[in-house]
Amino acid sequence: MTKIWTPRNRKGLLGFFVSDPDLKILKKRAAFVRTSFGKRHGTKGLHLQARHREDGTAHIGVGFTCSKKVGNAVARNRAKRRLREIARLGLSDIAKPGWDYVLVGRAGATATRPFDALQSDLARAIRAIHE
RNA sequence: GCGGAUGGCUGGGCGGUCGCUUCUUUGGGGGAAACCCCAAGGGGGAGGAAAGUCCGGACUCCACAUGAAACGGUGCCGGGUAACGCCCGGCGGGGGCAACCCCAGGGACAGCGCCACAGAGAACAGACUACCUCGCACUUGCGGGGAAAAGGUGAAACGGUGGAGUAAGAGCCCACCGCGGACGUGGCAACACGAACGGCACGGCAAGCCCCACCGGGAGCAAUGCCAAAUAGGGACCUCGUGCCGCUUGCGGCGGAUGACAUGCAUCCAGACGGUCCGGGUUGGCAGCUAGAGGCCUGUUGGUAACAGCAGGUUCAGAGGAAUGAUCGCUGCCCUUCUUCGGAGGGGUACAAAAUCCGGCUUAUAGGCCGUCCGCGCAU
Repeated sequence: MTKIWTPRNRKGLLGFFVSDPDLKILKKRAAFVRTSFGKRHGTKGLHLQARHREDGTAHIGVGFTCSKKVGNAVARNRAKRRLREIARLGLSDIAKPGWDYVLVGRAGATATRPFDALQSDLARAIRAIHE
């Protein structure tokens, strides 16, 4: 098991989850690659990849990816920050313990889609994966 | 007012709610300590290009006596600068009525090479048509000689105009212009102006090679230094009990060679599941890491200016799968639709995000603002 959580980032190097210590950020490339082999579901505003770690730990892992297809650095940053925000606001209520989730940005849509629609995209994708 | 030239600035604003990062204060907790964690309060938190990564430096490590060669770069002159291929001023050439703009702008008597097509001929000239003349034929032609002005080709054809001269002609000669140019004057210089004399010759390309002058050691913050953890396992050196075997359970024994042999002793060799030291990569952490040739403003001194000195004020982010935000409301600007002229609705609001740090260059950019100058028109 790759160590993805050090004492230093308990508060969250990517920036949140003070109130929820069971939510952890994926930082290693290997964790992203492993998750990409799991279940996938696409929506208008984002792609979701998810995988049960099966390592006995109960925390929820979450990562964010925006490839160059999304646009230049400004567009990628904006898409990633909106994904991070919807995860911060709603992920821990609907995700299952022991799973890793990777949210993938889509060109155009992730940055321009109305915020509430993006939030329901995430909820629908998680529901679809756990059916 | 219209058209144009040029220099500079700006890169939406206000307010809720919820967050991130960094510094700091206070309180609490953990630890031997370094320090770490939690909470609350306060402060800071993307750009003019942060971009392209094209130049120049700082810094770090490696290499290193010096020079030369090689390779790469720069290329009118002078100045500025830490430095530059940047900036400022000047010179030369070209464009524009002008403001102003553009130029890889050293050397072609050091040498080699190239000059397509067209054209007779493209480099110490040559003679297609045409010109003059002589001989033969005698009908346009053929052959010899003279000459290089005229035609045509080309980016470029070995000076131009006029006269004199001639069989026809020619710098063969003359005047003016052009060209080369001793020397003189001005200028730090590039260069400019004048010019004895020469006598028409010394074509272009150096962005083909080359020559000359000057500059340059290499790699880069994933540089580099330190710490911790776990581990496959490599190298060097050391050795006699704390190891192994046996049993009588506290005793005995335990590699080889040489010194003739045995024992003791000495020297040498070997030697681990032992000891000490060194090195390798992996993962994580800390440092480097942001205050410096610093930016901006004001005054002042020197300078045409770039810039430099002095004095005062002000201001400066430091992430690391990478913070600097998400969302909602009001509003500015532009376009547009409707209108009861009060307003209401719709759309748009660029380019592009620090990654060790500075100085430049180049490229992208919605909209807006300010200054200076030139030409034309009108008024006075």
